[in-house]
Amino acid sequence: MLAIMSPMPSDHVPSTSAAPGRAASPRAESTRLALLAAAREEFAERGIAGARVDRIARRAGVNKERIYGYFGSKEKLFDAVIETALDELVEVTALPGDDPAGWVGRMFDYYREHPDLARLLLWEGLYGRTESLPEQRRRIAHCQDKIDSLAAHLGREPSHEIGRLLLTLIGLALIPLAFPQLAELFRTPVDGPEAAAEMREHLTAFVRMALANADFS
Amino acid sequence: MLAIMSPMPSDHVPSTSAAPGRAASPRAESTRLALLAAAREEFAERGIAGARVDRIARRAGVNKERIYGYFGSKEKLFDAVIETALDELVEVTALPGDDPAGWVGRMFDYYREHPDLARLLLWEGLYGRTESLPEQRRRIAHCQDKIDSLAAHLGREPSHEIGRLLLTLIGLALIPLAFPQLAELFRTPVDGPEAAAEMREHLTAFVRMALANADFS
DNA sequence: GGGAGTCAACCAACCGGTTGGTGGCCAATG
DNA sequence: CATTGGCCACCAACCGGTTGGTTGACTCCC
Repeated sequence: MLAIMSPMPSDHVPSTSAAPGRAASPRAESTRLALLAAAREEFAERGIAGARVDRIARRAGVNKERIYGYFGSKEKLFDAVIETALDELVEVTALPGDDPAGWVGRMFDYYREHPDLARLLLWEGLYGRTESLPEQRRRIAHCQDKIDSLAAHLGREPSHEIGRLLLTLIGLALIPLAFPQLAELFRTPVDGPEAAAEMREHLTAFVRMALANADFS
Repeated sequence: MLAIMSPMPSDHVPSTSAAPGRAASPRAESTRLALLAAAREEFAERGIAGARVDRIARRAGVNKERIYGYFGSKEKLFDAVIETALDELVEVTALPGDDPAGWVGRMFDYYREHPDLARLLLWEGLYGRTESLPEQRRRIAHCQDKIDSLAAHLGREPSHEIGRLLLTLIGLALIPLAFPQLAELFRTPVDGPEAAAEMREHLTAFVRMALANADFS
């Protein structure tokens, strides 16, 4: 009747700052945040498989071991980064309100100024998570507000169709960042402020026209 | 800056089948193609950093050493895969012709049936190539035909604006594959045939409306 | 014979993860 | 107040396994 000799049943609690037990010391919290920021840069640049834990630690000016002390593993660190990124996404994605086209333009600007966010989204989409993140229900509920806002502006009830429309709108703002090769194929300049301004104008005009006589089932 | 001290100054010529020297034997060509196909699967699933050369060789039923004999390195093998993918892309992307909305729907279907292609595009976009691939000019010229076709349908001259529009249209068809997490956030089902049909209908309707009174500068 | 491919072994570098130990902070103790 | 002692963040060094890449001897078959 040998009990299983697992030395520690993996109670790696302190994955988030909301650790229930003892309040984290300010010093500890600051290094945890430095690690998170450095990991975000590294993961945004190289993805999970391409990221190197040593590099993350060096970037943060922190010992590599702290990563495992705070997060447990490279993948859990990635998940923590993704969670902060998703929170930032749903927070920064204001309500479409009465101007969906302008909203797409603003989202486009934001992604241009913060490519990290878009790249993290792309990496994570390719990575193919199996089970959903904690707090995902809260994020989904938060996004429901945006669906409601868009539906109200269009004078319709919230529905899957409105959700699809919102997905399309956000996707539009992300296209230039996600497919630079396609832009090259179609000789569409993407770098530089004036190229961005033209692309932004194109996207907003496109959305404005699509929603001009919005009658979709 | 992992400059590996390669003893050979990398004159690995036979990267493509169009090796100038001697004609490749049919047997050699078949294993080269098997390697290419296996590499495509592996790279589409895991990206460059996540792919393993041993796995590629095993998948192809070929010895690992052959990869270096034919392609020289993992990265060059990836480039070869990307080149075939880009060729497939520009070939399969028929002219928009007189029905851009239906064309987007067909592209959407194609990407659904061949997720490999879309995933390879995403990986490569994130990878961030510095210099462009060989034969890229030919591909760009080929895409110019599509721009011309779309311009003709709209009764306009080919321009950067038409190129941007084409980029937007192709991007639209790729959104559901590129951003599954956003779809989850907006509760937009993506899997299953009927969900795909609805998404397809949404996209085509969106494009139809956007192009209904197409007057963009 | 000779090109094509296989197989097994090998290598240096590297990667994620672990460990023993150090030093500073702080509360209890005298 | 000074001493003690434990706790905690931190670090340098280390570990076992893996990775991309190479080599050379052997087989197969046109």
